[in-house]
Parts: sequence; structure tokens; C-alpha cells
Amino acid sequence: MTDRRDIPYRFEPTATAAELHGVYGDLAAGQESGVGATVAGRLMLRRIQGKLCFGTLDDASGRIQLFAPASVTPDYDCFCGLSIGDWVGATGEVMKTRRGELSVKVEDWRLLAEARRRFPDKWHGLADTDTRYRRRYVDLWVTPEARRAVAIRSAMVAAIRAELARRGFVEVETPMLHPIAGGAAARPFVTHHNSLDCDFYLRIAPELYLKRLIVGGLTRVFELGRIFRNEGLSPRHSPEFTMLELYEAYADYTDMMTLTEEVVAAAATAATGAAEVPVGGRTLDLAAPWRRATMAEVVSEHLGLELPATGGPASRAAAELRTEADRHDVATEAGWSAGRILAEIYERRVEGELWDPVFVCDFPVEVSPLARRHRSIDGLVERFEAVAAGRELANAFSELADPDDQRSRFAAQESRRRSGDGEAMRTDEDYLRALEYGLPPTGGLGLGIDRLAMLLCGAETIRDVVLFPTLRPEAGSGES
RNA sequence: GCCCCCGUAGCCAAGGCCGGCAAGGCAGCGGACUUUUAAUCCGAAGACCGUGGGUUCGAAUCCCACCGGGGGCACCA
Repeated sequence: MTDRRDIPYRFEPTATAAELHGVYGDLAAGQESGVGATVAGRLMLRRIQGKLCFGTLDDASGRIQLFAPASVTPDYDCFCGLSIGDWVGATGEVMKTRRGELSVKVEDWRLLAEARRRFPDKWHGLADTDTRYRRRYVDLWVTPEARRAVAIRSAMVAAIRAELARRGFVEVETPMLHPIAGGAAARPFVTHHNSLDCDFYLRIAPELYLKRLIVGGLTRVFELGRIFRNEGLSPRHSPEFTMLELYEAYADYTDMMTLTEEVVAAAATAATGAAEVPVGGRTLDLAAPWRRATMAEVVSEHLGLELPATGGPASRAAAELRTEADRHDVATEAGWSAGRILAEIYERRVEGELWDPVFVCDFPVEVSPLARRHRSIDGLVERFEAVAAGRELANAFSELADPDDQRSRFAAQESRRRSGDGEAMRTDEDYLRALEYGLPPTGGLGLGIDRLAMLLCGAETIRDVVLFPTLRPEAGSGES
């Protein structure tokens, strides 16, 4: 008759494992439903009893047992000869075994794909991280957390899009190939376009293009996409990662705080069922509202003394902060303002200690070349970083709209670049031209999607929320 | 770029300090078994011990270099 090794061109499952458990979970042990179903998936376990064979089939939804008596199952010997890892489609009555395991009685079956390579140990799975990342297609079958991370991340991103759509934001796509790598301080990847015969940079941020769109009259825009930074790898850094950036006309950074805490809490609830998530054995409560504090406040709290936030490089405030920096082993440079030193102490010694979500507000102007000057404090800008579980989640500001101020900020960056700072920003003349057409008051926000996914998944490394992490290419072709 | 740790069969792994025939389990192969749940039982097999050098009568084990991974530092508005 039919050759069971023949692979069909299409196959129609009528139910998933989860659906069958939902509908027939109440069957009594040993009971037959009288209803047939067709399931498909990978055979992950197999128990042969002579004239009776049990298999465990995994599909995207979960697991279902295959119950195959020799008297019922066609080509029974072939069925028993299936390997762990083979893709199988099976049709038959839904029933429960005497021991109460919901099963499909295999009255017909097809091999859908052969697993020529042996699967990892059914109990211990994959322990070698290198293999897990390089062969994610195997890892996804044997590591439940890997599948869970995919589901959580997907639900999280969907919820973010839904929240933004509900608020009237328009999703756009701006270039990834940039003639000038702008919008952040980072080293870019360089590539070359042949027919234009010029170099392009993979974007390090979409910021400058999105603000051009605010100038263009799109008053609420966002982009959710990959950006690239040619820098070191770590459990929190990947050369390519996903960023949400959004811009809202007529809004300032306080509006961005409200938006951030609401969107993040909604995403957490949608993805994990609660705004409280377990992270490293502790609980992180992401429910709004989050604490708001100035950088000077959080640093003062952490060091246990009142510290100033502003003052020129020669001021008493700067001297006082430099003393504290030295005391806490934070390196500073001559010529730094009080705010710059404060920011350095914050980044090196305080940020990692902040557990509950907090908006750390008001950064020094020198490290924020695209943010608008603070409305009441000289030397600072209206900017915040959202921090949770010691990790930076988001960065936002009241956007700098004044083209003259922006030009002088770019000039300051250029002079830094001349003195050897490879990450300083370049002047973007077209962006200045856009500002000269008029950018209304605007609030902008950047949110690290991978970092948030890490929190929601309880992941210790960014590689666990990225399907195919960047690795050095394999030298050989593979094993066996 | 620097420092530390790891690499033993398709997978999980013992052995490494203190050099002497490379344990065990899963998967795979052969056999038994009609209600199993990591099925069980019997049998046979499977290893350039990451790669290349060195020390030694003898190296998975000690030393050096390299490759790959992990962690830390630096870098990361």
C-alpha cells in the first residue's frame, strides 16, 4: 500500500495538543471519546511494549500522547521504528488510557520529516550555551524557557503596539542605512553601496529621522526596530538590538514618564499576566505610577549626603563632587562640570543599585546633545532614564527644537570628536535644516525592547531573549 | 584589547589538585514485552579527551600557543 516513508506535500491537522486537552481533559481514565482528531508535531519520547507503542508528540501548543496498538495502527513496525525528533502526523480517536493519559489512538499516520541527527538527552536537554545559541532550532524543542521567552516577547511587543495605537501613534519605518550615524553616541557599523559608490552606516538610533517626521506634521509617531552599535558584547549588550522610539508633539518629558509607566505596565500584564514580575529571586513591581526623582536626589540618597547638581568646572559644587567621586573610586577628568561628575557617579555607583522602577531626572547638558535645556535649572536638560532592577530601561527628554542651540551642541560634540572621542556625534546639516522649518514642543522616548523582555522573562542575559545572538562564525561545517 | 573559568561519544557527564588500560546515563543498533509516562529488562557497539606543540618511560590530567564559549574589566548618550 502506501509507503510510510513517503513525505506528503501538505498535511492538515485538525487540532493542537492544547485544544485536545481543553476539550477532552475531563474524559475518565480508559474512556473513549468517539471523536477523531488529526495532530502533527515532533515525536519527543517513545515507549514500546511489544504489540503496543506509546509516543509523546510535541507541537507548538504542548504535548499529546500517541497510543498505537499493533492491531489498530497500520505499518506498526514502521511506527515503532520512528526516531525521537521525527515529525509525525497522526489520526484517530481521542481517548484516555487506563492510567488517564489523554491520547490519540493512531489509526493512521504519516512521517512528515525525518530527524537524521540525534536529539539531545530527553531529560537533561542542552547545557552547552554555544550549542543552544548556534542551534536554536534544537534548543526550542528541548528547552522550555526558550519557547517561553519567545511567547513572552511576542505578547509584550504586541501589547506595546496596541497601547500606542490606542493613543493615536502611527507606526513608521525610517532608513537603516544612514549617511551620518546620528541620534546617539556609539560607534557604528560601516557598509558600502556599490552603485551610489558611497559608505553608509547602519543606524545607531532612528531619533533624527523620527523628529523630522514631527516637523513633517506626523504628531505622534513611533518606530519599533533593530539598531546596530559596533561595541562590546555583554549579558546586557548585543551589537544588534531592538529599540522602541516614539515622539509626541506638544508633549514634554513629564508626559513621557506617564506614557512609559503605563505602556510598560500594560505590556508586563499582557505578557506575563501581572505587573509584578520575578527577577533574580526578587519581585519587581512595574505597576504605575513609578517614583520620580532627580539624579542629585538618588545619588545623595545612595551616598548618604546632600550633593549639588550644578556648577561650572571651577565651582565649589564641582570640587565637592570630585571629592565624593574620588572617595568612591570613580574616575573623573579635569574640566568636567558638577553635573558631569554627578552623572558619572550615578552611572558607576548608583544606577545598578536602584531596584524599584524610578525615573531619574535632569541630566547635565554636556551628555545630552539632543535634549532641551531645563526650564528652570541652568546647566541641566529635561531628560530622564527609567531604571528598574538596576537596569536602564528607557531614556527620554523634552526634545531640543531650537536650531541655533542644536548647532552649538553639535559643535561641542565635533570638538570632542577632534580630541579623540570616537562616539561623539557628527553635525547633521539636514537635521538642522529640518529644525529651521520648525519643530514644535515635543516629547521623545526610547525604550530598550530586549531589556524589557529580559525583565519579563527573568532572563540573566540578553542572549536568552534574542533568538539568534551574534556569535563568531563557525569555522568548520559541523559535526558527524 | 586585558584578566579569570570552561571545552571528554549525537546529548548529559565522572576522571584533572596527586600523570599509569577514558566510569555511568540518555539517544542510536539487535532482542523481549498489549496501558506506558525519563517505561523496564537482556545484548553488542560507539571517544582524533577542542586544535597544535612541549615536558615525561608514559599526558584527558602538567606547561605553552591557538580556536570556540561563558563571566569580569575597558567600552556601552
